[in-house]
Amino acid sequence: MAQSEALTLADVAKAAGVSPATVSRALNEPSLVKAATRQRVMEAVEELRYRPNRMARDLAGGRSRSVGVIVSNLANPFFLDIFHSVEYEAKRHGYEVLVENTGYDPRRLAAVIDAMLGRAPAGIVVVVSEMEDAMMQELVEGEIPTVIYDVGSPGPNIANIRVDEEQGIKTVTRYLKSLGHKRFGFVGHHTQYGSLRRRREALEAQLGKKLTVGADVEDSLEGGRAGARAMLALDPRPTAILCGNDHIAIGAMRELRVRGVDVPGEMSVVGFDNILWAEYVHPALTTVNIPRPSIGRMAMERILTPEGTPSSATAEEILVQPDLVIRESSGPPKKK
Amino acid sequence: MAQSEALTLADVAKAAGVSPATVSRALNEPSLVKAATRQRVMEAVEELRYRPNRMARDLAGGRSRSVGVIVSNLANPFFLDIFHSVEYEAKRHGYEVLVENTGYDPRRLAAVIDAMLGRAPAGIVVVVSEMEDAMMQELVEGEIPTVIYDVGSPGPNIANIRVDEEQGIKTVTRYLKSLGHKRFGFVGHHTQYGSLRRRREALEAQLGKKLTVGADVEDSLEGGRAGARAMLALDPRPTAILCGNDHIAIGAMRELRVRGVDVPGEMSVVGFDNILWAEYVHPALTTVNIPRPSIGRMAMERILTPEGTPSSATAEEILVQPDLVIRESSGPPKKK
DNA sequence: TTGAAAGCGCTACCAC
DNA sequence: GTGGTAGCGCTTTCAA
Repeated sequence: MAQSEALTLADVAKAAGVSPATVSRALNEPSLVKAATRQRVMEAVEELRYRPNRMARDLAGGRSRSVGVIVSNLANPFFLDIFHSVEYEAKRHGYEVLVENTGYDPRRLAAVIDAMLGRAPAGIVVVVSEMEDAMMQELVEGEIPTVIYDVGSPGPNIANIRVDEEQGIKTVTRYLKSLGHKRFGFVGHHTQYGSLRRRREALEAQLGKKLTVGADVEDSLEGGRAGARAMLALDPRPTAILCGNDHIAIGAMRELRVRGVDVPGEMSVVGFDNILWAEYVHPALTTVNIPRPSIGRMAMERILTPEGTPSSATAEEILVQPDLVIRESSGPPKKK
Repeated sequence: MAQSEALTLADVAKAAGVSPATVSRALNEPSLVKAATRQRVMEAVEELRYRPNRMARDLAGGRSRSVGVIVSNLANPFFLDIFHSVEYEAKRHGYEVLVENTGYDPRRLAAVIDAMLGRAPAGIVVVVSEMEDAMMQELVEGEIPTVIYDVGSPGPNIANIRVDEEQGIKTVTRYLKSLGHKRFGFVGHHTQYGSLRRRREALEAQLGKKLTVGADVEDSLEGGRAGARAMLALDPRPTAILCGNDHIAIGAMRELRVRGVDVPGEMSVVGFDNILWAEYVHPALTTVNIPRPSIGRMAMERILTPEGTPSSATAEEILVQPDLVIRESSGPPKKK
């Protein structure tokens, strides 16, 4: 029964005995069409199994009912959560979501931004570390409502959601010190950029000379293992290591396990983000929670109400507060 | 510097002193344009920071340079790997990827298939469990090269990649029996559908009465915990539990840990898929490897060479062989 | 409430 | 090699 050529609005119109315009209205703005007519149109749509052509619809409408999400690394569940939270909100409002992954590659980010802009989405949510000025500029010129997470400063059509990293770090270090820790290590990825840079700097500010900044590793489980190896090679060894995120922390814990280093007995490990997996590994990971669901919600709100803004020149910054979640991977250092 | 209205081909054409057609060619088929002309066009493109409009391009071209990927649950790293492997291959060939998540909801799957078809992608890769006949039919009628994973039978424009679940299951059960296990439990999700159904059935065939089929849980870490609780409630308890996938197995192991049940001493746990995380949890998970990278590769191959098929009526089926990966979560049952 | 028709920005065919 | 131009399938004034 497969038809050789895809059906168009015109086919439906003919079948229903109305004009294409009416079919379009029946489909998009039913209130503009008399009930009886709408009925006939809908029947024809069913009968013919008509499926509107998105490309044409978006082009003619000038807009596209979708929002773009750009993240650095979907394999890190943190980014996946961001995607899901945006998706959830977007769907509620009848939008589709287009995701793109950059793999922390600035060139790929630039390409992806171009591609997104070329699709003219209703909005763009950018959660990456590798943002550079030129790209911000491009986003500004793109004139599409954009929400960026924790990078750079807001611009005309750009809102910034920022996590109070400093506060988060302060809470962890205070906690760790209260446990009696004196030597700290840090394992992060891309610590020159964005939020990881801020986490590192906040840590340095808190701990001063007591912090040994470890190797800059990949944002992967394997990266975490590499980071842990670097920490283990230190003399004296830190008694607590802070990881740039949970993804890395979980990798680090595996390495410690394999090397026979007891966590938290010989070494405490804390992460950042509070991804779901943090509760499921052993020992369960102590971490700093970042509320992803509200990030998605706020991002979509900001995208769907650009008119809500008194003046688009208002540079908006939304601050999110993280909170400490204590589990099993941290404890007092064991004297030996 | 932001321009109020987006630039069009015509603007570039004017700036470069050529026709729109030439600009289009310079951009898409450079070999058709004299080097000098191309040069001028490119300069104009740079100068004006022109970005082609995808919607228009796709519409005019009749095709869209993208492939759709539909999966059941991106939070399960198995599906994410599938996505990544398709994405990798797609990018290599200059295609973009559109992902959609169904959350195992058949209605959502139907909606997503419609949406995909409406975008007229170059191909569609469907990796879900909840496929139903009506949807297969829709896909067939969609007349877009489609590759489905482990569900239903191939059709005209539809290829099927099937994992030899039976073989995988046979290998695990043989291994477990050789260890001395006599009582087995099974924890799966959506075991009425697709590959999970086949895994369960293969298991039942292998083990007969020795298998206790546990509750059908969610495909989530929490689902795994629930499944483990169900197993623990059994009397006599199984000494080995087979999980429908690693995602669930990892959740199950957490529950066992919390309940103080030693793995593998008191209970062996094995998964299916061999997701990366399986190596990073403790104890590292014994599982059955499914080669995702080759699945993505084969899917894209099939999509990009529909002409390669002698007749599109050839129902194609590709069989993938899984293999056992023994790690730490399985061992001989401890006598007590 | 409905229809006619002018585009949306680009591609691709047909001339030159 | 390059330009002119007719659509791609839909939305959206403008009239009726």
